[in-house]
Order: sequence, then structure tokens, then C-alpha cells
Amino acid sequence: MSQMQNVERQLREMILGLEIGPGERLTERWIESRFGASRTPVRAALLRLETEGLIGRDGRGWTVAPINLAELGQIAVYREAVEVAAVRLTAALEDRGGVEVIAAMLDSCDADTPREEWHRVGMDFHIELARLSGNEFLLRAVRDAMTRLSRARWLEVRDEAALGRAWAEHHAILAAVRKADADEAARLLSAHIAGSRDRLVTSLHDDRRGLRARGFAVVAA
Amino acid sequence: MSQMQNVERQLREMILGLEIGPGERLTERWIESRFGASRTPVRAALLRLETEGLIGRDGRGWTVAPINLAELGQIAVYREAVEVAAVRLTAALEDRGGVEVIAAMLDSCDADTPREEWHRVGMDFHIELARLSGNEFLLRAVRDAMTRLSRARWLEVRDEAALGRAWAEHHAILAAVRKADADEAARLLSAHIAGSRDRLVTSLHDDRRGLRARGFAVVAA
DNA sequence: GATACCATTTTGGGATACCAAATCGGTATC
DNA sequence: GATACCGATTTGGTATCCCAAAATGGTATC
Repeated sequence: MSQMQNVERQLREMILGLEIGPGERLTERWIESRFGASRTPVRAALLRLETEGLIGRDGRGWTVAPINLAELGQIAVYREAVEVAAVRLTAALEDRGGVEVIAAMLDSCDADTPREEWHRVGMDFHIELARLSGNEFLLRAVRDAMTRLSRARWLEVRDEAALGRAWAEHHAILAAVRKADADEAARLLSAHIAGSRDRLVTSLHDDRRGLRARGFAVVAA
Repeated sequence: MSQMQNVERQLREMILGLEIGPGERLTERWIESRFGASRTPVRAALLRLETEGLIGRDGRGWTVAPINLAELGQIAVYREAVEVAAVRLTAALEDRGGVEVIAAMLDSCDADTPREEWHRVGMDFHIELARLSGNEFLLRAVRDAMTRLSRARWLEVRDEAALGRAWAEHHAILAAVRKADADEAARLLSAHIAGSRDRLVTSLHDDRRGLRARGFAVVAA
């Protein structure tokens, strides 16, 4: 694996894992020494992460993207457009067997499953569902959106009930796809995304002082 | 302006303007000497153009993205999802004054307008319409899609009638937005995108031998 | 104590040097 | 004539060096 990919992957994990806080400044020299790579691959990795929206420029320098509540709302609208389009395509497929793989993925989570795993499966549900559509652009759009949502979802204060509800909604969407009911799948998915957004924004808005106390930059809606 | 932006902009223009043909190999050294920049900004520019889909990797090297007929179909689906979402948002706005700016842009084209201008206005119509929605992600998605379509649209053999029909369809969409009729705007936009795709794919498919004769790589649908 | 100023350090942008791997040419072999 | 082989060249990946601009920190001034 090239140094660039190494740096990109590790840096992305540190950002998504909040080891580097939202709003934090990054210097190429720090990354260089941190990962033992020279500035050339570091700069390449930064350029790629910039297009992912995980980092941005602050004048001349680099900054980890802040948690942006307004952006979360816009992403929800974007997600709804592309995910609904994808699920409609999938529901219209002859072979919808891929649905069972996703269902099995959901079922691999139970009460003993660690929170990281719930988090990952919650995002992969949407990504894999989009993949079934067979449309590369819809898939990429969903993957990008989920990446940008990842940190916010991780910071969200979720109770057990909310996790269970999301799990049930996911299964309901799959059931609609399974019986080729595109309209119901679309309706359920829209509602799921809207509810997810509401809980997310409310939670982070209520918790914004706590987040800022942890040194995280939070941009208001 | 930085060297990186210079190289990126000029290289993008050369690719979109077909001065460098689809499928052509690119070497960092050639770009370096062509634009008088060193490899550092050249590499940065290549990384950015890669995320735009204008170039790709061919093993270790760089290649200008070929004309991909299957991709054009997928982009149409993607476009429809995001553009319809955007136009629905716009139709629901209180202040839809931005529509008149776009209408004026359309009207700036007449029989004497050069083909380049028609081409640019045809893409800007969709981009500016998406911008009115106020959603950054929908805007970016439309901009990316139009960039990827740009070369294919330029290669399309379009008669006067087709240009006029597109112009009329654009105006009809604006009229629906103007009177806040989201459903009609969505319906007209969907039909416009589907028709545009059909003409595009048909034209390029029929012309693929001619395109290959010009040295352009064309991937079949 | 606040502020304006200047020397120092740090930073990102760019240029260049080096390397291993891939590619290319030419030649020998069959 | 086709093909296998081998050395020269080219290429992308990386490290390092230089530079101008910006940030920093200390100091003098009011």
C-alpha cells in the first residue's frame, strides 16, 4: 500500500473517530511526523480528504471540518433524493436477493453488540441498499453523505429505544423492497431519514455546549 | 493564482475541450513541461481532476476518462434524482425571483449565438436552477454531473430543432417553477432529462466509429 | 496594562533529486 | 516472421530542499 493511501486512511480514521476534534488545525508537518511519511504523500492525502469534506482550508492552513448543524439538514435532503431514487430502482429489479444479505447484516446486531458495530451497520445499511441499485453515482452519493454524517451520528446521544426503532425501520424498508412495493419503500425511507435528521439535529443542538467544552467546533443551524 | 489551480484549470479545459482526447494517456512529465509547473502542483491537480472523474488511473499511470455510454445512462438517473429534488425545493420558495435571471440567461441565446455559448448556457441552466434550491449538496451533485456530461454533450450531433426544443423545455420548466407548480416542474424536468439522455446516447452510439476514428476511446453501453 | 512594532519561527507552495518498477527497443534465438 | 530475453529509458512515488508569506512571541512605547 502506498504511503498516500496509508496516510489518507489513518487520518480519515482519526478524524471520523474524533481522535482529532472537529475544528482542529492540522499542519502538514505534524501529520508528516505523526505517520512517518514525507510531505508529498501527506499533501496528496489532504487533497483527497478535502474533497470528502472531512477537512477544509482555513486561509492557508488545513482544518478538520466542524460539526455543522445546517449542513446536516442539507445532507438529509440530499440523502433523501438519492436514497429514494436508489431504493426505487432496487425495488424494480428482477433479482432482489441482495436484500437478504442486508437483512442478515442487520440481524447480526443484538443487545451484546458493541456500539461501534451498531454505528457501522447503521451506515452500511444505507450504503449497501444503494449499492443494490447498481447505479455507481447513487452509491457514491450515499457513501459520501454517510461519511459526512458519521461523526455527528457518533456524537448523537441515542437511547436503546432509538436504536431499536431504527433497526425496525430498516427492516420495514427491506420488507417493502422484498415485495417490490417501491412506493412504500420510498415512503418509509423518507420518513426514516427525516426522523433520523430530527433526532440528530435536536440531540446535537441540545448538547452543543457539551461538545464545545470538549473542544469541538459546532456551527449552528 | 497558485500553480496548482492554474494547472488544474487549464488541464480541465483541455480535457473538456477535447484537446486531449478521451482515453489518452497523460504523464506527469508532459504536463509539467506543457504548463511550466513542477510536478508538485501537477500531481495536486491530477488528484483533484481524478475526483471529478475527468481522469482516472490506468495501472500506475493517468488516463483521460473515456466516453462511457453506460455511465451516461447512470448519470441521467442520478441527475434526475437530484435535479428534481432541487426544483421541488425551489418551487416551494417564497422568493422565486432567481428564476427570471435564468430565463434572461436562456434568452441571451439566439440564432447568431455561437455553438460554444449554447453549450455553456445549456449546462448552466441546470446548474443555476439547482443553485436556487439553496442546497449545497444538490448544487454540487448537479455541477459534477454536468461536468461529466460535458464532453459527451459537445460531441453530440445536434440539429437546430433539438436545440430549439431544449430551449423551449427549459422555459417550460421555469414557467412551472414560476407559478410554484412543483409537480409539473418535476414532471417536465424528468421528461427533459430522459429525452436528453436518449438523444445523447443514440447520437454517440451511432457515431461511435467516427469518434474512435478521431482517437477517442468510447466504452459501449 | 494595552498596543504597536520587529525579529524569529513556522507554514504551505513549489522545485528538484532519487528510487524502484514498469515500459520500451533492440537483438538473439528458434 | 514470431518470440523470448535483456539492457536502457521512462514513469510515478517519495523524500528533501528552498522560499515567501503568515503566525508568533517578545519588547519597547505610550
